Amino acid sequence: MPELPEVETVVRMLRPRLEGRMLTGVHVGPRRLRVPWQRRWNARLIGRRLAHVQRRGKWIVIDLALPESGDALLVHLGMTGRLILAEVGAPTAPHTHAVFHLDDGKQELRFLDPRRFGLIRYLAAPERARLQSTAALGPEPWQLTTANLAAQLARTRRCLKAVLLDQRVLAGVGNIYADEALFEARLHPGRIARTLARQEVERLRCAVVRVLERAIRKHGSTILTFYYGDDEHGEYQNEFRVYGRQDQPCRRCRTPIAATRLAGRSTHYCPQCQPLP
DNA sequence: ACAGGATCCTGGGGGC
DNA sequence: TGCCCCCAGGATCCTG
Repeated sequence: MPELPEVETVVRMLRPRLEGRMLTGVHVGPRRLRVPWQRRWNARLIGRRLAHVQRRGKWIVIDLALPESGDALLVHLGMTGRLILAEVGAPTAPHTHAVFHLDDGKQELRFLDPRRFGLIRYLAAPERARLQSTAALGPEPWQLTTANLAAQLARTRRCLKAVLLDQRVLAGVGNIYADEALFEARLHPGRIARTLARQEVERLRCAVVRVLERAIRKHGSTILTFYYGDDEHGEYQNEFRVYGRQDQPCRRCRTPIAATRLAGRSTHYCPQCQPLP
């Protein structure tokens, strides 16, 4: 469930604590991960300084400093992944798959993921560069122009929900914020993308940005397992307009929120505020 | 070519 | 109370 706001929250927590630190050791557990850890990555990582902690869509990119450069440690939180700083010697929580020792000797970076939908891997410079470009992963929502979005919507018969979830269109939106953004834009999630008028495209683009910014200010949403820091959790789940609010009154018009399934995902909307033309 | 579906995984919740 | 089944979801691969 970590989407852009949750990942951004984690990155902002880690950045001041990790940047400038050196990796002094790597320990990866025996459980098989989605991308199996390769032993040769250890040599690529140990002795390297962490230059920048960044977010790209839902990906956490920890860039490595000289002597090589352009390579990185890449993390995706999947559904239940957590990247935390723990005191050295603190009890290891269940489902801890990787531990990175740091040169300050006080804290270590741990990757936990009960459901193992997440991913942690070393990323060589060419792949790191590709992740930065918009070739494989679409632009950050703030970089997306109305013209770009309009062009992408015009060339597909998919519904809006499916398009918003497509990371090649724009990076970082997942199931929760897709529903919330469509409510904000007053657009039905089942609307066929290519039928949008120009002003509706602009409304959608603004709504995505506005919802994400609001969620970042609230440190994301915590449902079951999202935490940043030790046990600090997001507060945006209290602001949901539609997600998870099936049969509850719309906060705008009191009409019961509807739930359906689109693009293989649970989808929530207000039938009154988000009508199909 | 494009769109939709299956797949991975496990804790938690609902139902009986 | 206890057990079982099903559900949640991002990215990727597969099928029609």
